[in-house]
Amino acid sequence: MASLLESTCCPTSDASLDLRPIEGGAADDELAALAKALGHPARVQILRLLIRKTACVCGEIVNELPLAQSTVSQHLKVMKEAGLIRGEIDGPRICYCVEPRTLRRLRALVGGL
Amino acid sequence: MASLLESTCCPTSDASLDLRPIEGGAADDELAALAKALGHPARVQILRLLIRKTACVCGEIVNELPLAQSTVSQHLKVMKEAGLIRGEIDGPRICYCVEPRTLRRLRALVGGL
DNA sequence: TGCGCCCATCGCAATCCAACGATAGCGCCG
DNA sequence: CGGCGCTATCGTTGGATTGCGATGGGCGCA
Repeated sequence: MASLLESTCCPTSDASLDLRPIEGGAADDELAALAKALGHPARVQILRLLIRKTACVCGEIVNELPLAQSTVSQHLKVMKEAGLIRGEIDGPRICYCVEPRTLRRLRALVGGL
Repeated sequence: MASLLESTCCPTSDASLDLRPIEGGAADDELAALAKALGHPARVQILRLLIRKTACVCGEIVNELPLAQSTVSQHLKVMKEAGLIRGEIDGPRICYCVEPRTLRRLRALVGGL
């Protein structure tokens, strides 16, 4: 049963507002970091894959992309460090999912340009 | 008089719609390229500077940033190649300005995530 | 308990990026 | 016509990225 998965991972997105500023030095650095994390076609593809699947995927990404497993893992690490995605251990496999808050933040920062 | 400047550079933004797709392989590459061009704090700062000034600036950017002139020129080149900004020669100095179409495109791509 | 699967990490090589100083081209002003 | 200010470009250096195979740890299942 997959009901256990949803309980531990990919929690329902909290719609809390983000009060951080849209511009200024800190916002510049934040936007640059997020943009750099997106600045690779494979990472954009991975992010879209995670969004489309809604539910969490794991090594399935390796099958979808023409990249080695270690390379995919590296890209996932970059995006996780940027806060774009989240990865939680779920038994034998790892559950990756999008972090909606960061995605909203990115939209706000880009929209504020 | 500055009226001559506005005539040759920074034309009034054309509000033509962009019919290109928001997702797919080509869109992924496009978003990755635009994000990479933004993936540096100095470039975000420069872009904001150009947006705030509305009118075009040139070497004034060098005075605003703690970077050498050649470095700023390099960043401008990266953003110009990505289509984010435009640079036209205007007598002794060079007139840089934002490319509104690309900015809208970026917002659409990020918003479509 | 031991095997097998899934994934992260290490180590390495190739490539790319960022930053700088130095140099060269190009208008303008005197 | 000769200098001067403004930019782009070149060449270089150090550091970061990207990609891969190989290795190792952790968890479930037999």
